[in-house]
Amino acid sequence: MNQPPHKPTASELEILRVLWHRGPSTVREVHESLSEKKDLGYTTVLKLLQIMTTKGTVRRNETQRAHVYEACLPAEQTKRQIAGDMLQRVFEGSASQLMMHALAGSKSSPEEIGELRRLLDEYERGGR
Amino acid sequence: MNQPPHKPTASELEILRVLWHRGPSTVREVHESLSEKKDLGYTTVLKLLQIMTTKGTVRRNETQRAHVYEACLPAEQTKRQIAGDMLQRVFEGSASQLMMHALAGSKSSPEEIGELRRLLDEYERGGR
DNA sequence: TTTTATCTACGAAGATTTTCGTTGACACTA
DNA sequence: TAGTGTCAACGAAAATCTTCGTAGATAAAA
Repeated sequence: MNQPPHKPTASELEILRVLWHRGPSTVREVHESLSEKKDLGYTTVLKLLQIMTTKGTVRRNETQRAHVYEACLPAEQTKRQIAGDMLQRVFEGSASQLMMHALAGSKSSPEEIGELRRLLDEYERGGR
Repeated sequence: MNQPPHKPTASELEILRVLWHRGPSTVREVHESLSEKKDLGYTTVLKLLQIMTTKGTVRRNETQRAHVYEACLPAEQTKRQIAGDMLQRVFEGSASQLMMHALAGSKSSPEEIGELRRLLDEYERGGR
């Protein structure tokens, strides 16, 4: 019953980001963390987490009264899935196209560029 | 009244891709093009195009009985917008992170890698 | 032990997306 | 001109997403 990982919605992604940052957290913790940026009701976050639980996006530990939620998949994997999905849907699988547009759409520091170059070396060397 | 470019939904993107490929097209043409991949009713495509018209995503020429639709924005701009949006929402603005995950999520040919490297050179040289 | 605070569960309203069926206008054809 | 296709408009059902309010259970405080 290992259903394919759901692509998180916009709100779900915001919650996932908090969980990735903080690690396992209660609804209250997630809510407080999100509140810094956005104005959301407590029960909204709760409901979201409940939905994500049924979807299998997160799991929870119910031994405490305040359940503790955590993401089922590591950030890396979900991010890869999202990036790969967009690569196909928008750029017909062309990584260079994606990169070109990403670079155009945001200023990248020389360090960023250096890092990217290093990545390419590694990718080429490592084969894969 | 130049409203900010809407982020196209999944279906809207599929239609945009057809328009970008074919150039200005009638509903029938878009529908036939999409039918190769997906099973969609004619009126579904029509409705989508009508909605996109009200959103300002596409415009249409009504001089013919069969209206001719075309994307308002060039593919480049919309793609850049989508890529930039995801860059922020998922990767906190780090292009190298995005690239890393995109590469990991899809096999890229050596040509692709070479192209990417060339892009980096260009980006660095051209400043921008 | 009453009161107060904190939590989950439930349901549901409102918005947005996705998908068509139906209708009436128009045009081509036999 | 009667019949057959093609087209846009309209409305609307179904699905999904987003957001809370309320109720009831449980724990903490007074």
